[in-house]
Amino acid sequence: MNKTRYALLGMLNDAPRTGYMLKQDIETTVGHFWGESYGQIYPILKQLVAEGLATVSISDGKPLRKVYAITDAGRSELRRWLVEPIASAQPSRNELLLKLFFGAEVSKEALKGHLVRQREAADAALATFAGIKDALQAYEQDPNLPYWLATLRYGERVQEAVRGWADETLDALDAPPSGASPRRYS
Amino acid sequence: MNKTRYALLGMLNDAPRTGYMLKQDIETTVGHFWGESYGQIYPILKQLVAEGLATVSISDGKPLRKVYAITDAGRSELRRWLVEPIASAQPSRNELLLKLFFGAEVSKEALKGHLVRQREAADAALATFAGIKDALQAYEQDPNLPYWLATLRYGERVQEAVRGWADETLDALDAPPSGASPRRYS
DNA sequence: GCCTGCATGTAAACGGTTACATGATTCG
DNA sequence: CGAATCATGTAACCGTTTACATGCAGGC
Repeated sequence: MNKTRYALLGMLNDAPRTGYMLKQDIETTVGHFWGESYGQIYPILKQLVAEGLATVSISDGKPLRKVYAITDAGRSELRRWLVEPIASAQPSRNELLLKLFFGAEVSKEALKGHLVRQREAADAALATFAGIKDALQAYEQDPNLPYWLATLRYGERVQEAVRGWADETLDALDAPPSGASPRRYS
Repeated sequence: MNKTRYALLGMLNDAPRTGYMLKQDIETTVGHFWGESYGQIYPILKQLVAEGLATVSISDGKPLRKVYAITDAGRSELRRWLVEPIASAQPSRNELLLKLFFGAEVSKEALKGHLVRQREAADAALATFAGIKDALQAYEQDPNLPYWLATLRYGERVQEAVRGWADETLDALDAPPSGASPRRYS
């Protein structure tokens, strides 16, 4: 039921890593849709070893590094989870939408600020994705590439939708309040 | 910092309600991007009263109902929060994308199953939104309507993006693996 | 010598869900 | 009469983040 373990197993399935490296790699690869903190990583690595899903080997150098590797049992547990249907996620909370929903209580200028910042965030995300896409060309032969690209395209699609929505909503906030436009006497 | 309080204040700002009603109303209005459980609602309502942001009045009927109403202090606290910039959200976890990212480890059929279910969920959400949009026509004069519609359009845009992505990704999974298609000897 | 980055870990606090307990009312 | 719904609340549990503590290595 705990999903952190599968994120770690998935990463270890690609290559053995230390806890520290797992954190970095998670950030740079699945960072736009998944996050883990050390407070989770280290205890769960210990668990995985206890359950026989991973092994540790302490590097005999001075810097003290514990390199974790996936076992066959770990790989089959990973596969089991990968195939298992996804429990319909309860809606994650969206603070922007909540503020907008209650928007009648505050000035339109304040709401526009939220929307502009959201659009900027979407643009920044899209720029990041473009950079990643370029970097991924180096992996042309990697069998993982199609899957990595699919997650990237998800991000692109959603961020484009958000940006379009923000633009549209900014326009709507400027448009005449409702119904007939206030007719000027002529 | 706790956002549940603002969800409750926002709802109470519309009209006084019981804890039970708050739960129902949150589900039916902001349910697609916000959720609250009784375990949060009741204790926090108590807090709000202690802080002077809301008042309770116990209905003198037999069924024991506690009706909460927002105070002026509560309203100004709500406004303060509504205007405050949104802390850049850390990416919420997306289990589907994580499974897809590690997709090379399992069969394409399994992955297609995930995508088909996701597309179905998107379609179902879009159908719900269409229903809500119809129902909202009754609120034509309500000053809240433009904001409610804006949150609805967000849902539509994002779900459409997700559906489009799922279709595209299903196609990609069927397409020849990578590079040149395996040339048949002729 | 100091700062940054590599590296490991823990404890406390937090926010939230789930399950449980209770009881009245209403409708079939 | 029994089931569903209205209604209030608490306790346990869970996953996660944050802050803290430690120490080595390498470059400025």
